[in-house]
Amino acid sequence: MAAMTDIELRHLAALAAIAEEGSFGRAAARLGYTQSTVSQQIAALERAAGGLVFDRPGGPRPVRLTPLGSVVLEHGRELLARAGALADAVERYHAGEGRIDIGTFQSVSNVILPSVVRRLRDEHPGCDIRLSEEEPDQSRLGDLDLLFYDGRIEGEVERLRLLDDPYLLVAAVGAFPDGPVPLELLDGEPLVAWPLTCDQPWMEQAMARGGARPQVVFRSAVNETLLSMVRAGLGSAVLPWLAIRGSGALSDDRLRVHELRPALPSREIYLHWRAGQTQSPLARRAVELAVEVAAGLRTVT
Amino acid sequence: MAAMTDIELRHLAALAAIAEEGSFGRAAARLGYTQSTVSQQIAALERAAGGLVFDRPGGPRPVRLTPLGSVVLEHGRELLARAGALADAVERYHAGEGRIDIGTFQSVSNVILPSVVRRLRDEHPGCDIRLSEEEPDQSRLGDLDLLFYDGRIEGEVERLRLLDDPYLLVAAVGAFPDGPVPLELLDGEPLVAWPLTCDQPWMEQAMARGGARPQVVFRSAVNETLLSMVRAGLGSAVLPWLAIRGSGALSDDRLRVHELRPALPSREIYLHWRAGQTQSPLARRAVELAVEVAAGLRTVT
DNA sequence: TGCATTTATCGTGAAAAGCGATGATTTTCG
DNA sequence: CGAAAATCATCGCTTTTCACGATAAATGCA
Repeated sequence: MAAMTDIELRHLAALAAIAEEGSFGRAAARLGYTQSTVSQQIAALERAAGGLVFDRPGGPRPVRLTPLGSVVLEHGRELLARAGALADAVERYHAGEGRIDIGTFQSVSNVILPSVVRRLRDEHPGCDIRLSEEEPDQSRLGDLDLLFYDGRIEGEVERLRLLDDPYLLVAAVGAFPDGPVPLELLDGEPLVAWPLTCDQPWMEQAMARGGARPQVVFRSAVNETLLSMVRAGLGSAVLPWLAIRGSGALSDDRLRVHELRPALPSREIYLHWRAGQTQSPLARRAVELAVEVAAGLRTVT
Repeated sequence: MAAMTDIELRHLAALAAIAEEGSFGRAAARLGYTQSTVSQQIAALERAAGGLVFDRPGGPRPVRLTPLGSVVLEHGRELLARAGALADAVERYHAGEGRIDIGTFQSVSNVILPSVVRRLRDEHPGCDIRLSEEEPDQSRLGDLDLLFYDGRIEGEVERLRLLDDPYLLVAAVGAFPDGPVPLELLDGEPLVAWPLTCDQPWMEQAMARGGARPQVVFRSAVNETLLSMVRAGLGSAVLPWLAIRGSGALSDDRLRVHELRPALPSREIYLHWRAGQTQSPLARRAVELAVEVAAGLRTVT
């Protein structure tokens, strides 16, 4: 008797075709084999199954499944259906369907990803896009296919610099004269800011190096909360342009956005993926779209 | 790209083993192949799938599934499970499990089949026995594996004579003197009898040929009903011994069972199956058991 | 830079697949 | 009852595939 791995799908296909056609010869024609080949395929199947799967009455009468043949065919149809599903799934995969896991963070979620996701779903209606804002400071890809991060992930990764995201000052209207604001004007001023994650410590050090040691009076990761505080006069905010754009501050009459002189070093937005990891067509397309969307944003700046 | 029938279960097994072991070589050892063989199996799978299924980092690092490999493996595990189920089912089939469809009729259902079913279920707890008393006059096997019938089915069938079932007279106690009853004594007597199906017309003709033309005052297929009428004095009944035994008439003080002189030709109980149809082990065993049970009944007579 | 570990590749022999032709068996029809 | 038709099995043959062993190539580690 045979182990399960000795079963050949081709033989099961022959079994099913013969059962439907009632004849080895007609089944062979349907499958593109000769009659003798199909006969040998069934012989092999019967060797594996340990008994006859068809009663052959001889002459023009149709062959009939034996009880053993019915058992084999019942499961065989399942197998063939699964094999067909596999082939379909592979085909869909190459057509760009399938699943993609993307790690992201707030600014990218708000400004870049909506366009990427929309275009990806337009191109591939069946695709399964999963986003995750978890553990943005873990500097780990985990099982993600792609990871947006405002900095460089260490480890065996490849990365692509999508965008240089300059830091700008958001202040209540009238707090500063319109136009660029000298950096040193912020020294000692009250500031609301992000918690000390991601690029934030680096930015604050850069301010200090530029002679501006503002007083951070409130920290929150929620941009809307920070801007409410700015509007309320608690202080100003130094935020990346992407975050400002994503929070709707640009169209708020009570707020003004100023460039800083000299400009702080921009926050850099990178797209990471595991080095040496073959990307799915869907992931490759997502990278392309992210680059396009980021380029589009750059020209708007 | 390959059609679904070009997928080889062996390749999927290799895929799964490698995914679990993290290494071609260890998977090969587990599967009983050499490393080079497994390498070629995966190469063939990748040819069929149209892309790499593993990223091979080289050196001592484990290989990792590509997105395509994940798609293939996900379905591949299903396929392997189904293939295993097929192998199990075939094994169970040979061990005598599985399904059996048996056609029967009242007397056999009452007297022979209970013992056969009980012993079959004792020997094969997982077996699926289906009985059917439908269309007893259709003289067709349909999809039945075995058919009990009190007569010979015509067509392409094989048959086995299980039992000669003699006709006996059942009368109210005192209606006839104890012991054999001369057949001609029944001429003109009131009789309750079965409808004119199965062997019944044949039996009544035999009575007529023996000089007994009784008056049939009631027909019913239900033995209990007939015997109630006998007890009520409506008339006597000429029934096969098997039916009498199955109806409990032998232990009823108000009834007497008499032989007839000369005896009517016995009803013959046959077990039929389709000619040339390979029988399942379960069906073969059922035939053996039916023969044994019938032989046991014969000695009791 | 070597060494160990891993996969890929090459050559070889054995096995299997598939084909065409032929044979055996059964039904059908005159 | 015999010839014809239809069907599956079998044989010989060629091509392809499978599995192996040995070796090459690539990578990480000390």
